[in-house]
Amino acid sequence: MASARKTGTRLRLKEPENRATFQSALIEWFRQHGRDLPWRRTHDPYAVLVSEFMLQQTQVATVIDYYHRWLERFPTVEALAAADEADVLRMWEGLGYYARARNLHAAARRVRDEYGGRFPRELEKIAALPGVGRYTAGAVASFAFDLSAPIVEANTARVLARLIHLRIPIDTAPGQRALWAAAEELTPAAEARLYNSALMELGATVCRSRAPQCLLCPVLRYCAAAPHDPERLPIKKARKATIALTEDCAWIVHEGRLLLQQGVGSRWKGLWKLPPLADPLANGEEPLMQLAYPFTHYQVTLRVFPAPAPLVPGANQAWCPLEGLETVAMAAPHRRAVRQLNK
DNA sequence: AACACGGGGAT
DNA sequence: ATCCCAGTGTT
Repeated sequence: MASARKTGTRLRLKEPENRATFQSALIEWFRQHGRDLPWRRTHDPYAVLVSEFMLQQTQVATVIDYYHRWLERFPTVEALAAADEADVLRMWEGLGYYARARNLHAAARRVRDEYGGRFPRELEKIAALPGVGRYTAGAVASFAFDLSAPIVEANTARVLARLIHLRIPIDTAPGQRALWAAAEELTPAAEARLYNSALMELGATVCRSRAPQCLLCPVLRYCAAAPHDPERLPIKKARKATIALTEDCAWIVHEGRLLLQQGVGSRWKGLWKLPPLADPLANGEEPLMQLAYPFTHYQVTLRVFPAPAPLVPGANQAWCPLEGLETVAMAAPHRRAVRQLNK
């Protein structure tokens, strides 16, 4: 093994015997260098599911505190299934992508109602849970049950794209097909839990997006990108241009209560926010405050204007006592505005 | 295939 | 500013 590195021999992952040594080298490296993350201390499928939902498009450092608080509040799948959606959203507040919270809640109820509270151990049944796609299904199957299931997410996509020197964009159907095919070929029949953890960990700490640490890589001699410029991979489609827009909302306090409106569409559904102001007060009033927040490819300026109290709250609106504002789930930019104005 | 969906971290 | 992040569901 060491001689291969010294002599610079490139090993082709097309050969099954090389795949076996690749897997072993990766796992051995992980045993020595893998981080101690909270969700790696358990095989409880519910805890794994919680972590995987939270980690969708969300960085590890952001998730850790939420993960601990969540399991303290909803320690079991039964506890979550029995919870109210308002409490679920309140615990998720600030994490974003709130459909994840509603889907996790629905998944818990599905496990309770369809499987008698016993988590399904088949990949197909896991994948059928709401909010569980191909990645999350493979992650739960391998991390909780050590089933041999491939995974492709940000870290492993980058690692695989470099390993096979994939020169097409990974965020296209052909690119995804190639990555999943590679993941399937390389996932071992045994020890998939360790292997999948190791592949992700390699992408997170060594085979990084910027400044990959190829000199520290345990599988460098299998990497087809190594003779080229690994940092140029993976290729992605061009991004959309950022669009600036303005949102105006109302600050209406009456008898110690603030008027709030609940999101009903797809965005911030179930969360509370300041009521939107369609007409930015044609009288040319000054905003009480404004703040900026990014949203996908938009840069939004949120302006808050004082407004008179309505005789009755509109649809999906309610008065919230000023001292009770922290108990309701609120969209993050509105939370910022409310905290500042309530001081 | 394109889009919607949040929010924060890192450079 | 810009890119990125343990993605999924809808159109």
